[in-house]
Amino acid sequence: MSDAPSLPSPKRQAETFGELRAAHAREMAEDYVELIADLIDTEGEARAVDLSSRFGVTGATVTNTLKRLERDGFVQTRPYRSIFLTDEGRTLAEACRARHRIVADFLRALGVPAAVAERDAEGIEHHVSNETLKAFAAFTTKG
Amino acid sequence: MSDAPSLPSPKRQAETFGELRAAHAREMAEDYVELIADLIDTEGEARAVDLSSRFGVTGATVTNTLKRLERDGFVQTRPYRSIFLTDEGRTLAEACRARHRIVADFLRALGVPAAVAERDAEGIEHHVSNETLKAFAAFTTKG
DNA sequence: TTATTATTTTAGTCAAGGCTATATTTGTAA
DNA sequence: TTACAAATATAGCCTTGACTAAAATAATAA
Repeated sequence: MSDAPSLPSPKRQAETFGELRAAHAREMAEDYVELIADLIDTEGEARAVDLSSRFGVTGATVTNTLKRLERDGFVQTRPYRSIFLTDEGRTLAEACRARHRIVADFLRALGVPAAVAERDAEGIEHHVSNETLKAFAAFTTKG
Repeated sequence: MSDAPSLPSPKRQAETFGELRAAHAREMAEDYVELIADLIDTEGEARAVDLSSRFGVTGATVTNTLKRLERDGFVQTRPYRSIFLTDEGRTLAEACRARHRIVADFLRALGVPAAVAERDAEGIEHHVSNETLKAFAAFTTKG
């Protein structure tokens, strides 16, 4: 037990944690555009009230977040109207959905119950490199 | 292409995102106690300057974070002295290390290069349910 | 058309987690 | 022992992402 695991170099470790912080900073945008795209496809439009109920936050929080997403070029909003994705937002949403599907399918293929797979995928998808994503996809198809 | 994926219920989705926010709130504590435990084991003690260089943040940020961790009962500090884990902190660190090892070993077993596995594990470990963790461990051992 | 209800926005608050600049303290070398 | 360098702490600032309460707008029912 606990015999001195040799640590990565400070530099490499700092890069890892820096990338981790960057991933966190992207998460909100990714979750929002993904859900907005889903709502547009299933409901015909994305309303703030639906984002609010599905994220489990207040309407005020949604308004604030959308303001940041609009500032960053992912969505287009008009007061009291429904929400639209910009081209950039749509592109990001598609990439996120593809990644989400790969992660969730992989977890199910591994034997994780579907409901749990969906839940875990929501957290894992933002932290999976392209290499790992490729390994996930390969496992799912080739069994 | 984009034929209306049926969404989870708002209630279930809100639970998922709520749990995700809770996981984020735990991450900082988990990363800190894990690294503090590693430093104590490899260097004999954990100094703020090492946390600073390995997390890639300033000393001031480390001081602030340690204040929160002390408030929450994970570490014990004294001005200008090195950092100690409480029993609670040590317990959390052990659990995190075990989980980290399972995730990283699993990714390598899947064929992900070791360096990438380590990096991805750092992000993924905070978002893996017990069910998924069990599936990871089973795959690694049974191949 | 008007009144009511639902939705969205605004205003103001708070904690987390980052920063810089500036003390302060500790440890070490002269 | 004293001066200097390294480490730590403090003070003050910023953004993000959450909240409540209240105002404004839109949609609907009477």
